[in-house]
Order: sequence, then C-alpha cells, then structure tokens
Amino acid sequence: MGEVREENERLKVMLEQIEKDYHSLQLRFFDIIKQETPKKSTESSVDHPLHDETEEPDQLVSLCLGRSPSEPKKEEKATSNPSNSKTTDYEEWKASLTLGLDSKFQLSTELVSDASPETSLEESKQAAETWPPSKTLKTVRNGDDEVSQQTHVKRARVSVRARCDTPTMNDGCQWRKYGQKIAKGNPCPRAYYRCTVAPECPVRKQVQRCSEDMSILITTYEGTHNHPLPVSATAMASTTSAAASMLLSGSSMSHPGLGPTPIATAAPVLNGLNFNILDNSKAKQFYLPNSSSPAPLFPTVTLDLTTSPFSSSTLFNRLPSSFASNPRFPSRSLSFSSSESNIIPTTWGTGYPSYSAVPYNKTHTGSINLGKQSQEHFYQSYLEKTHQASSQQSLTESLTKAIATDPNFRSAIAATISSIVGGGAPHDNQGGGEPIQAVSPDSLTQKGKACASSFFNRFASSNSHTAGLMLLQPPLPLSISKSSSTSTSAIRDQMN
DNA sequence: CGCTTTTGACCTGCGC
DNA sequence: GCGCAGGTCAAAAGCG
Repeated sequence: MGEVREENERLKVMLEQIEKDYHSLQLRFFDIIKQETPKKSTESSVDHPLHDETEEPDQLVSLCLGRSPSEPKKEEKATSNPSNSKTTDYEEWKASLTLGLDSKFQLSTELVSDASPETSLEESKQAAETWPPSKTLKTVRNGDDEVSQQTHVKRARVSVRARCDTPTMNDGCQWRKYGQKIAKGNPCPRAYYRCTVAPECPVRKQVQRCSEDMSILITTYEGTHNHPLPVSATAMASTTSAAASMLLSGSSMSHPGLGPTPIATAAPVLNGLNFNILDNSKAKQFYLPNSSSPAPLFPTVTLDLTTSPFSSSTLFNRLPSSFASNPRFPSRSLSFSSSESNIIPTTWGTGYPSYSAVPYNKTHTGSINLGKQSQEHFYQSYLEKTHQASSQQSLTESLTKAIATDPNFRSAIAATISSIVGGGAPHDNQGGGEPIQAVSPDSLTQKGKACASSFFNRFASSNSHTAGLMLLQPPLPLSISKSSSTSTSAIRDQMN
C-alpha cells in the first residue's frame, strides 16, 4: 500500500507536469495555426479544400480509441479550465485505456458505419456472436442479400508484419491454436488461432512466416473482442481494431487525397521509423500473408514493422510482385520500421526517452522526412543507446510493449490512419524545420515507450491534422516542450 | 485430469 | 460440375 501511495503521488506530480506541458503545447499549436493561416488559406483552397479543419481546432476530427467521437469537445472544454480538469482528464484517460475494446468506433470493424451508438452496440454483439463468416453469411442471406454482402465486405482484417523469433507474437491475449495449413505459395504452414479469453470471443488470428524472409512473422487479426482484455492486450487489439475501422470507413468513402492518384503514399520517416501507407485499391500492392493467394475476401490493412526507414520509397518494390491488385477491397499498409531490426527495439528497451531535438521536414507530396542531418543525429543517438542497452528486445516485442504501454502510441497510429483516410497525406509545411523536444516521463514499467512517444509527438507536431488529434486527447504521460532542458531535467527529477 | 496442439477430414467459396 | 484452396472441426496425442 505504501508503494502504491508513493507511486500515486509520483503519478500526480507527473500528471501536473504533463498538464502544464499539454497546455503550453496547445498554446503553441494555436500560435502555429495562426501563423500558418495566411499561407494555408491560399494553398488549401486550391489543393486541399477539405483540410480547412486544420485551421479550426474545434472541427478537428478526433480518433479516440475507446471513446465516442463527442468526447473530445468535453476534453477541450476541460482543458480550458486546467485546475478543474485534472481528475476528469485522468479518469478519461484511464477510461480510454480500459474501454479501448468496447469502443463504439471500433464496432465499424464488423458493421455498416452509420448505425447509432446504441444500435451499433447491439449489432456488434450480433456480429460477434455470428462469427464464422460462412455461418454469418448463411444467416443473413436468409434475410437480405444486400445486407449480407455488406456484412461480408465490411469484415476487415489487420495484418501485422514484424520480425519475431518466437512462433507467435505475444500480443497480450490468450490464443488457442485450432488449425494449421500449408497455404499455396508459402512453404511455411499457416496457423489458425482463436481468442480464448472469453469462450465466445469471435476474434481469430492467422500466423504465418513470410516465405521470403523467415524472420518476418505475419499475424493477421480478424474480428472484434466481445470481452474486456488485459491491459497488455488492449494495445494491439485496439490498434488493429482502429486500423480496421479506419480501413473500412475509408473504403466506403472517397478521399480527395487518395482518389485521383494511382497510389497515394505517405512515407514519413520519423525517428527512424517508416510510416508507409499504401492504397492498394488502385495499385498492385495488395499485401497479404500469402503472397501468391488470390485477391482476399476481406479488406486488409497491414502494419509493417519490418522495413528500412531509409528505403521507404523502395518498400513497394520489396513487396512480392505477385501481390495482385484487388478491385473489390482497398488495402492499406502502415510501416513502422527500423533499418536494423534490433537497433530501435534496443533503444526503446532502454526505457528512456530520446531527448535529441530533431528537426523535420514535411514535403508537399505527403511524405514527412527527417533531414539527413537529423536522421544521422537520430541514429547516432540510437547507436549510442544501443551500446548502453543491456536487453536485446526484438522489434516486435518493443513495438508491442510500446503499443501496450502507451495509449498515445495507439492514438497516434489511429490518428495517422485517420489523417490518411480522412483527407489524404499531409500537405502543408507547417512547423517544418523547427526543433521540437519530446520528453517522456518514464514510468516504472514502460520500457519502449519513450521513443514511440517522442516519435509520435514529433509526428503530431509535424502534422496539423494529427496534432489536433493529439491535442484533443486528455493529457498523456508525455509532453512536448520547446524549452527542453528545463522540462527534461524537471521530469528526470520526478522520475528519480 | 484438463488443457493445448496436431493433423487428417470435411465444408465452403470460387474459378474454369 | 469439378477441382482447388482456404478455413474449420474434432479425435488423437502431447504436456504439465
């Protein structure tokens, strides 16, 4: 109890600091918005008329995992009165962690989008209870063909590619293997798992090694959990769920950013991570565990945790050429990658934030790239930390931990997907070149959190759309502060 | 003994 | 209609 009280006190202090930084960041953000307004009014009106929301924080689209879309306003209201919002925000933050899998938003994974929250909840149960796709189809076909088709079409999959030595990725959930098959075109067998946390949970996953690189494990998740999950499992689940939701909502609407071009690619390289988004609806980059399989029945979004940050532009070339285009379902791929699979994880594993100030540039083509100098700086920092690191974590473990421990990481992933789905790649040059200091107060068990946080903080700062998303989140255990040295040391003190 | 994994059989959808 | 491939089932085997 004593330890808990102590930790509670520490967290309170931390929270206060976070709130301060949060508000200063918000002020800074508004300043930037003001400065950028004249520029953007000309640019956006011509190229991206739908991005006007970046000028009006009130209208920012918020992807809040586990919360209803209306909540951001509440949060914003709360932030206007910092002294009173402490408890509220903290509770909301906690709620966002625990409610992640019950999110109304997530339900779109399985369902047609425009259902009211109440009905969507019910429908999600139905969808969950009628898991097996074939049975679902059968059942629904008795009623309405159109509905059945939609139900079928709307079942999204989220595929995660990651380097992993273990037979399966530890995502915090309990799985039971129920089958194994040799799939055509891949000598490695594909294993089928179902979630055993709850007896009737519809979630399944397929695990298969990549035939071209055996060190890469491809895990495909399907379905939505119908039960609460352990905290360690909410991360992957909500992230994949959000990705699937994004994909589905994206597949059912037209995007100014994605539509007219053969392929819309955003390839930000931040903190040595690739963040590639592919739109396969128009290009031959459909991304499947089984490279030679025909077009899949389900829309798939792939989170790629394997590729090199310096060759993001060649990511597509490295994809198996047999990925067929799929006219029926769009598929998107996100890449969180390392140049060497162990460098970043090792660094993340140190548990300390990256304090290096990294300027960034954002191109008008939707790519966000660190300057060469910054990349060198960053990787130098990585290498230094690599030497210091005692633990050798795999990329998968690190990312999983980062996702598991950092709600902001999840939000950022979702936000990024949202920014792509909602309006294409970022287009303005806001905030470019200005060093942003990202500081993440360490918590007791948050290995791997720091880099992820700073990574996404920088990303958030570089993308007004996403930045807005981040700002609308309740205060999170990280902060962005321009006056780096003071806040860094302050938080270090708090950590100690 | 209970749970998990293995593995061949079976079911279903799809293309020809 | 047939064959193929993906996915699932369920009995047997394995394991702690």
